[in-house]
This record gives sequence, C-alpha cells and structure tokens, in this order.
Amino acid sequence: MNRSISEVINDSHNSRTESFDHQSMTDDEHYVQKRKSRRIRTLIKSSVEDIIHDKQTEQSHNIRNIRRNSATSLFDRRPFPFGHCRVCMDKATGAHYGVPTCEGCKGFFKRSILRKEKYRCYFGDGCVINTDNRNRCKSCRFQKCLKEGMSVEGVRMGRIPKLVKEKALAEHHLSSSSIENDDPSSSIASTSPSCLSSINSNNLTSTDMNLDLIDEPFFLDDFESVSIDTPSTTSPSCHSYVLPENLTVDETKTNHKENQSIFFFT
Amino acid sequence: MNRSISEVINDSHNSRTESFDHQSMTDDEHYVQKRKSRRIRTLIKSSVEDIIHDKQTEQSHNIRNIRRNSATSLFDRRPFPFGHCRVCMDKATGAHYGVPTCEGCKGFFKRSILRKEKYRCYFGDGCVINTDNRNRCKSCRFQKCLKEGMSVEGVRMGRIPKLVKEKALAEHHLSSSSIENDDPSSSIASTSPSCLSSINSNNLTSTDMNLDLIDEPFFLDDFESVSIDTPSTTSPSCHSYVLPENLTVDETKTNHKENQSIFFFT
DNA sequence: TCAGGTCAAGGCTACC
DNA sequence: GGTAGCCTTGACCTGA
Ligand SMILES: [Zn+2]
Ligand SMILES: [Zn+2]
Ligand SMILES: [Zn+2]
Ligand SMILES: [Zn+2]
Repeated sequence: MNRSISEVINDSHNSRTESFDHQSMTDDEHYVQKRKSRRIRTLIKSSVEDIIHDKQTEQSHNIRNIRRNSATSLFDRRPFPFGHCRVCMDKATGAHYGVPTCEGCKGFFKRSILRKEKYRCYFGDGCVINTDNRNRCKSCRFQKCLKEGMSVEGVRMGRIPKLVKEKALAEHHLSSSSIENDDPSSSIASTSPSCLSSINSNNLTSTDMNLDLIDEPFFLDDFESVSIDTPSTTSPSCHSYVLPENLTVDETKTNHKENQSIFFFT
Repeated sequence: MNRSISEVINDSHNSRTESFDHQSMTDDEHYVQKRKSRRIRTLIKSSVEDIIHDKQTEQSHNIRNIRRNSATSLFDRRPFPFGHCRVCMDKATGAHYGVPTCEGCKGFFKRSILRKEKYRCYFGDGCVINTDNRNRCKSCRFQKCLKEGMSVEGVRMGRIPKLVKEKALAEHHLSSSSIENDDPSSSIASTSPSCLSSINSNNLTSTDMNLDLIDEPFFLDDFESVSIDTPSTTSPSCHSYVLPENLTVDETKTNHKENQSIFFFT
C-alpha cells in the first residue's frame, strides 16, 4: 500500500480499455493498428503515409461491408465522400463550419474564432496554402478559411430532408452533370465563388444515403440549387438568420443553435 | 460529493476489479492504458473543481430551472408531454427504452448497450446527474438510467430488436455469468450493462411480439404525473438574478430549447 | 411514436 | 502552447 498517487491512478483503468476485454479480437487489433499507424503517420511523410492510409481505409471498408448486417461497429467508418479540404487540400473529414475541410483546418478555424485571433502575414498576404505549409502562415490560412465560406453562423442548419435532398440532387445532375468534384489538380480559383450567406442558409451535409450509392465523392458545389426549394417556403423566417447582436466567445454554440432552430421551422 | 482527492484515489484503488492482465500487456496496450490514465487524471481534477463550483452555483441553477418552466408555459400552451428526462432532468423527447428521457440520455444508453461499456465512478458512486454535469461521470449516468428502468428488453411496442441486439444480449448473459464467477467483488459489474437482464426478467427478444397485443403504453400514468407537475412558479419575471459568466450560455440555451419545442409540436 | 442511424461540434491528448 | 487525429455527444432524420 505504499504506492504513489501516480501509480494508483495509472493502475486504474478507463472504460474504453475495460470494454475491450469483452470485444472481439478483431476490434482490439483494429484499434491497436489504428494507434500504431497514427504514430507512423507522424513520423513518416508524404507518399508512404498516403499508401498506408489508403490501405487502412480500404481494409476497414471491406470489414464494414462484411459485417454490415451482423455487427454494427460504431468505430467502422467509411471514407468520407467529401473529397479534399477546401483550405489546404488535405483529406476532408466532413463539412465543418459549412465547408468541407480537414480536421486540422476545422480545429484551426475553431481556435481562431474562439480566441478572436488577429493574424498577420509576413509574406505579403499571398501565401498559397497547402497541406505541407498550412502552418507556416496563420493569417493566410485563416483568410482562406473565410474565403471558402467557413463561418460559425453557417453551422449545421439541420440536415436536408430526404425529399428535398433527392430533388436537389436530381436538379444537380440535370443542371451540371459534368462538374468535376474535388479535383486536387484543379486550381483554387476554379472553385465556384461561394456566397457566404447562401452557404449558410443552405448547408448541405452528406447524410447516409444508400451505402451502395456512395461511390463517388458527393458534395454539391452549387448550394443555390438546393436553396429555397424547401416545401414550406412561405414561412418568412426560414431564410433569414437572426444574427446575434453580440457574438461573444462563449455564446458561439448558443448562436448556432438558435439558427438551427430557425431552419427547422416547418 | 465533497470528498477529497485522496479519498477518490483511494476508492479507485480499492475498488479495482478489472480483469485486465498486466502481465501480458503489450506495448500498445500499455500505450493505450497510459494515455487513458492521464485522461482520467485530468477528469478527476477538473471534476473536483467543477463540483466545488456547482455547489456555489446550485442556487442559481434552481432559479434558472424555475424560470425555464415558467417560460415554457408562457410560450407553449401545452406542457411538454413527456416532462423532464428522468435521468438528467433535461427536456424529455419521448419514452426511450421505457423511460421518458432526453435525446442525450437515449443515445448514451444506446451506445452503452451496444458497445457493452463498463464504466467506473471515480467519485464514490454518488454523483448527482443533471443536465450540466451528465457527461462528467458515465458510470453514475448509466446507473441512473438503470435505476429509472431503462432497458432494451422493456421496449415499448415490443419492437423486435435486430439480430445484432439479440446476439449482444446473448453474449451479455454469458459474459455476466462468467464475470461473476471470475471476480466476486463486482462493483464494476454492477455498473455494467449486463445487469439489464436482472432488471427485466421478461425476455422479449427472441420472440416475435404481436403488435396488437400491446395496445396500451404501460407507463402513461408516469408521464402525466411528470408533465403536469410544473410548479406554480411565483415569479415569472425574475430576470435580474446574478449568474456566473459561463451560465449565461446555459440560460440562452434554455431559451432556445423552448423555442425549438414550439416548432416541434405545433 | 420510437428505435436506430447519421454526423458535425467539441473534448481530449499525443506529438511537435 | 499549437496542431490535429480520434472519440463522444446529442440534435436531427428515417423507417417501422
Ligand atoms: Zn485543411
Ligand atoms: Zn501569408
Ligand atoms: Zn437526459
Ligand atoms: Zn459518479
């Protein structure tokens, strides 16, 4: 009983570790493997990293397909159909603050907003942001975030109902069937200039469509096609936000939720 | 509640009942464990601070809750049909797993069951769960869920659980018996989802329930007792109470939820 | 109406 | 202290 405090605490087990005692070995191995590969990713750069990651993604995808009907694992995640980060061209993990971005740009934008950071570019405000140099100039990275339409007000206005989404998708395919989505080789300027308010009021997230249908990256560049097609367009407060008078740091989440409620007014 | 840190640590030491094998622990497992242990340390530290803070602001919380009820009655004619969440006193959105709960507790219970999580309280199993601190101690939150009667086997309408759930339940019965054999000091086992089977011995999972046989909700009386008990608050106009800064967010959040409920039920 | 699924926000924490 | 990957949470959606 002469153990130090740190020893005692280290001996105590967390819930996650305990839960693995009762899970299958495949899950455990999968978890360990993910941990391992994360460390590898930290050490090794560029192409090797991509190869490992792709293999892993493919593997988890296969596993998910195998036991889609039997064991629903919350850890198995299919690759996100969001293409590349609009800011740094890294792999996008979802629509964060209204824009498909990677985890890094998501966190960077969040930190910048919460702390109201004022950055300054030391290279003439013309830095081109990519995955490797995105941490070199915070000012230009944040500017890129804003330019791409990231906004705390554009957060998750609610998912598009299925009917609306299908309609929008149909229109999307009709109007612009030849749009190349998320081509990394395409220049930044080729991205359609996105109206901030339009994005905000018509945030479209990729809900779970039929898994078999998701083969291609799906993200609508033109949100306008989805925009006002909501069946109950008569309600006046549906399309206008109530912007907060004082956007303080602590009220960010609250403001977002208020906006969210507006969208669901039907 | 007001226990010293040393007491907490002693508890975590004495109640150690995990079957985790330290001898055969690989490097990766040790890595995972160490990582989580540090997280627990942070959790304990922050939680102790928060508990102290909660004590100081308990009165303000009460005032806030009272005002919430009165404001609800102002905006919404009908009282919310489900009252408050039996677990965390948040707004209940329906009868989930047999008990009127909020969306958060519903999801938490679902995840706990599906993933067979085993939680542990680091504060002596006496945490009082409310809306603000419900994420602080998963063990006590899950205990509260069980105590209030949440059960996958007591689902209303006798909805047939999927193959996954049946399998999970079957494994549960097996694992629970084996756990009791392995480790008699089962303070953790009492927290585990396996004690679901002890709550409701009527196993409905393996048989197809005829929907026509279950016409009346068996918990309707409880709902009404909860929904109507909105206290006749004396002061509907108590806008001038002093709250800490961080509680301003909650107050706004509350108002938002009231508005949302209007949309929900109109 | 409710169980189950979805997924962005935020939390946590390693790595630097 | 910043970055970013992983995980949990809970508001929301959908089918039954
Ligand atoms: Zn990025
Ligand atoms: Zn720059
Ligand atoms: Zn609750
Ligand atoms: Zn507790």
